[in-house]
Amino acid sequence: MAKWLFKSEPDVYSFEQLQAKGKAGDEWTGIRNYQARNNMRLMKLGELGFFYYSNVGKAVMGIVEVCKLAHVDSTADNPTWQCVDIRAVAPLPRHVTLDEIKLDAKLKDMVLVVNSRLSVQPVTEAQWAHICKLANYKA
DNA sequence: GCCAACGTTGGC
DNA sequence: GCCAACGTTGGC
Repeated sequence: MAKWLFKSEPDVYSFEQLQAKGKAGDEWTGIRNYQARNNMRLMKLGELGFFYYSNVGKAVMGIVEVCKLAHVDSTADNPTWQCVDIRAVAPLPRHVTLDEIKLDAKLKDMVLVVNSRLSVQPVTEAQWAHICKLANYKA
């Protein structure tokens, strides 16, 4: 199963907001970038992702799970834009900051570092495991 | 608040 | 189909 990373600015959509949606989760709307959309189309039910705060915070905050496959984004005026639904799984016991990620040799190839503008991106198993470890997170 | 990097648009 | 101009994102 693939791993992912979803970016959000905390004042636009916070991890707490997603947690408040409970098991039903919420539509990850507003993505207007083909690469990001294509990544969401590849997602399967039950796949996990990190929830990352961009701009303000700049840290991996929690774990999320895909709970609905890609479908037309209800906020889009054009059906080319699609999104998945995700739900919060758990907050990370310790947040992993962008600074840490950039300094860590095992994480310096993350898309987050290499292509910081991509808002929905893949994470490798090795990167996933390493960040979970840094975050003191046990699945 | 600035600006670099990237993506998109539109004229040719 | 190229590329200049423009808009947006996100780190600093």
